[in-house]
Amino acid sequence: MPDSHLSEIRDLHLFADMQEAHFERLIRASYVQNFPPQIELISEGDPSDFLHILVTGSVDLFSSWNDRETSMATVRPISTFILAATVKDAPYLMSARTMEKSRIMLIPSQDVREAFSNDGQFARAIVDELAQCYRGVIKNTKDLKLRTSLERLANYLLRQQIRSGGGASFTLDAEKRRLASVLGMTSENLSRAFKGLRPYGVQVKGAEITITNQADLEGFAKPNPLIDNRSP
Amino acid sequence: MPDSHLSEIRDLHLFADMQEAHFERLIRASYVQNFPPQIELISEGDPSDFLHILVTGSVDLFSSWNDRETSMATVRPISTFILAATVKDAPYLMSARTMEKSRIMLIPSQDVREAFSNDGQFARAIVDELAQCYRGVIKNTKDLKLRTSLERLANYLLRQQIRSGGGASFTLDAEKRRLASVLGMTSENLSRAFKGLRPYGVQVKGAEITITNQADLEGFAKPNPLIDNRSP
DNA sequence: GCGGGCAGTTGACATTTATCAAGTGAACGC
DNA sequence: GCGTTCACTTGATAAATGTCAACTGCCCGC
Repeated sequence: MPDSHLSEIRDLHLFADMQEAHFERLIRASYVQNFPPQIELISEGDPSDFLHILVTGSVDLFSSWNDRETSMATVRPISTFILAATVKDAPYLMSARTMEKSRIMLIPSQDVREAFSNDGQFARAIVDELAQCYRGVIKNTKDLKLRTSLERLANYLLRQQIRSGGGASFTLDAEKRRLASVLGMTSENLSRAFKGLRPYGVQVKGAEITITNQADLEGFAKPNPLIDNRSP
Repeated sequence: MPDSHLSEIRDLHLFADMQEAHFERLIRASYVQNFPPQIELISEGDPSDFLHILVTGSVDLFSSWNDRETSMATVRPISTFILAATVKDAPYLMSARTMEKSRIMLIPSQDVREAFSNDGQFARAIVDELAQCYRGVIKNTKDLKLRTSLERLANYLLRQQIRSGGGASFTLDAEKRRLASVLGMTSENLSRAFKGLRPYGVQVKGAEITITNQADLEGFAKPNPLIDNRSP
């Protein structure tokens, strides 16, 4: 499994403290594959045969019910996804599709479960990762239940601004219709929401956002670390 | 810490496989307390000093933002809550209040973290519990984003029916205004939603629900294991 | 350069949901 | 028993959000 990204994977929080022997064993059992854009990697309900690690590209996690579909999250390199299904040996709750050409490492779930039975450091790291994910979803639920779509968009923009370095101008990293789905609204509504934020100093030109009045926008958005701090 | 419920706590999935010595140490460091109804046990944003275990009674987990409040979940005996904050040593994302007189065991978070560094079985159990919780929240998010309030209520009733043994009649175990908040709507809307389900064979008399036409209700609700199976 | 094709936008309208205000009904205390 | 309280309900109305259809602008291939 020769791969220039191997050391970066090793450095992932999940594997960083794992014993070398265990890590090598996992890697040996795994394989890496390149996928074209718009390929459905996994479908919700399928058994979770592999832990996935996105090495390059991007992946959309989404769910469907009754002919409706919603984007649950975006995975960006380098990180794992569907860890919870893997450790519980339970069916996927979400489907995943590549958004662009993507390189993905697949580790058989069975091997992951074995490794974490034998390696306390690895188990500890999984706990950390799962707790992290859990708290992320809780924050998302609070966002959905406590805020209107306009407020969700405003706070999303502020988060994206920070992720992009904090400057007044930045670029949306998702198609607007995906963004709409992630934020729990229709694309039409997102268009209107962007216009609705104009009075608070938000300028939109394609995927380019410029915040001309930071204070106004923050005053409206009222960002809160217990909802909007998406990393810690 | 003499307590008649100790063996039940020991039997919790979380502690079942833990080494006796470690368990005893946790118990010795912990204490049990009785709380009256409507007491706020923890406030979101506070440091997570204790892992809580609800022994008897019931607890509401809720969150607030900008003068709005929403019920996130109900804790029922015997189970732990705010495990994720404890293992991450991060601030609580939700507040908790007793709904009735409740007996709660408090284990210092520091001791939990130590125990799970030293006890592989315990770490394994925490992974399981966190993965479980994570999947629960994901299901809840799907419910919120993919369904209308009427559909959420219909599926909630079907779940509650199963929890109550599967008979045509059963009792709601929460105040209707809490139920409304859990389902992400106002109480007024919940009242109307109950009326909206009458054509599908749902009769409501106070907290007593009777499903007179199971097939019709299920046809409308379209329950899905990937959203509605709240235990596995 | 022309002509799709497609993401995004806009407008008109329908539906869903929330808000406000008033009412009902059962539980409870004096 | 009577009045108070409180959860819940109901109705009128407003606000938020979704739907449908048409339109715009831009990329891209021929």
